[in-house]
Amino acid sequence: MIAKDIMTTRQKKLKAILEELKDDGIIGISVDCVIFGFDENELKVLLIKSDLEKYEDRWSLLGDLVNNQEDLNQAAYRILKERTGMNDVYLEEVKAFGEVGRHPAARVVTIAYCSLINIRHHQLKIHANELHWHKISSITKMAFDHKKILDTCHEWLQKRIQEHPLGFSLLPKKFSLRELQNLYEAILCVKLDRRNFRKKFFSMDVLEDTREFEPDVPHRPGKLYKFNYEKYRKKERKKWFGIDF
Amino acid sequence: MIAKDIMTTRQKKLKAILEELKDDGIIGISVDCVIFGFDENELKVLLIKSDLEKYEDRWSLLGDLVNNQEDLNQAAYRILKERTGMNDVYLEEVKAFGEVGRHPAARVVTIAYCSLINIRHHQLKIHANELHWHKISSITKMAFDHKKILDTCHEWLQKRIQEHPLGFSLLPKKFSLRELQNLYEAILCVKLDRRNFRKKFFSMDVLEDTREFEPDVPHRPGKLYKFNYEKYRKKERKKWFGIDF
DNA sequence: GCAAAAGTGTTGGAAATACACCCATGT
DNA sequence: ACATGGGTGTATTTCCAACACTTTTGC
Repeated sequence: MIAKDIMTTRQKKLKAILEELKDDGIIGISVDCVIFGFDENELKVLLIKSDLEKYEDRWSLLGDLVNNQEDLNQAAYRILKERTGMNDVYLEEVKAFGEVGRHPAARVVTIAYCSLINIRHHQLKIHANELHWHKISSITKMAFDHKKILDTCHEWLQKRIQEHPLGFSLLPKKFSLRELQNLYEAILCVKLDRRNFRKKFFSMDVLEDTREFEPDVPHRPGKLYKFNYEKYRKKERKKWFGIDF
Repeated sequence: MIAKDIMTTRQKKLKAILEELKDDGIIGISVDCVIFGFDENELKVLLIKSDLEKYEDRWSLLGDLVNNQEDLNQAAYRILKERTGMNDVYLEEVKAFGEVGRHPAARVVTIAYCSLINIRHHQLKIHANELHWHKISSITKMAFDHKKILDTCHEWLQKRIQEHPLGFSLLPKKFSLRELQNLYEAILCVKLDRRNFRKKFFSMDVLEDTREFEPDVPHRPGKLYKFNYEKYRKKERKKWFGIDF
């Protein structure tokens, strides 16, 4: 399998670079992508088996060293593209992780990025390293400090999704309100009142009725909506949220 | 002046390191501290003159390359200690800045930290590079991408101060409600209703009456309060803020 | 006694919450 | 006809915003 050979070459190269960094006492810089997806009413994350022997039985985030001639964002998009084949995704920096001992092979500071993609709209390009989706709820140990990074990104997402319309990136273009609510409930780990949830989104006025209905459901089909970005963009955002802690 | 000589040695060393990084095509990693203070009812930030000739007439944040054997946080605390002599300050990571061209001498990724200190409680230790406080409102151009970093940190602070009790780090231990309100107004660039502001903080139940009063004011003195961290810690925080965007 | 800021309550409106019934569809 | 989830309205409460007068102190 070609993909496998590519990865092996990569691995070797990576190992050589890390050794060089260590010998020279230089700090390496990498980007790790926490790629969230939503499927079967669960929040999921894309993971691979770690390259390092030390962590051979652990899962790891998708990361790579940053090239000298690419921005951090570009590195994040590159990693995402290489692994998922996707371009048009939501991606944002979350936090740097730079503890001295976080990488066993060398000193590596990593910038964690959070990305949201629609699982249905993409095909995993490379299945090397057993790339696949994992339920957030069932992940315990991971390689490096990746569990900490994942938890940080999940908390970031919980907060972020309430203040910005990111969630739609995880859904198909057309979705029912039930799907939207399931998404929020899964990410926030709470139960919400259906009527109040609907009221809230309708009053925010960012959804567009497609006049279509859910197909193939064994019950009354729900209306499908689209997120209307223009409406959202035009809204005057209230600047002052109110002190509360 | 000794301080000046120290800095000159430092500068030479820094320059040599940066050249080496550039020659080897290696990415350097630095920490830049945005150190906020509050004085004369204005939000201020601590700046120095840039080391680089290119930016000799511009102001710059306080930064340094990260040592191989120190965490990012440690680097930030070190910089802060070196410049202000302070240890017990609020300090938090805000964001990484890693565009390819952001540093003219080499590729350097920087992690921006935001720090809040009480101007009155510290003496600037080293006055090299014309270290001193600048009003936020009167800063226009800065060295590197430091204006962008400063703006990002200011926005971060505006948001953060409404959700967490950071603001007290900028005030003396004992403060009047007027001072507290001035602080919020200065940071948020808004005018607030005095009665509602008081009601809000009293209802949050995080202030402790010291039974002391402002001294030396040419009008009725206000009560002095302390921030009660224990009360704050014990409060049950509401997890669910409500979707709103 | 006057200037200056401290301190204090009420009210109306908006938003959040809690809650229960009928409806449309597939089987 | 029934099982399943879709869709809707109202009453209650809580929170926020707007607003003005009296009090205390220094001069």
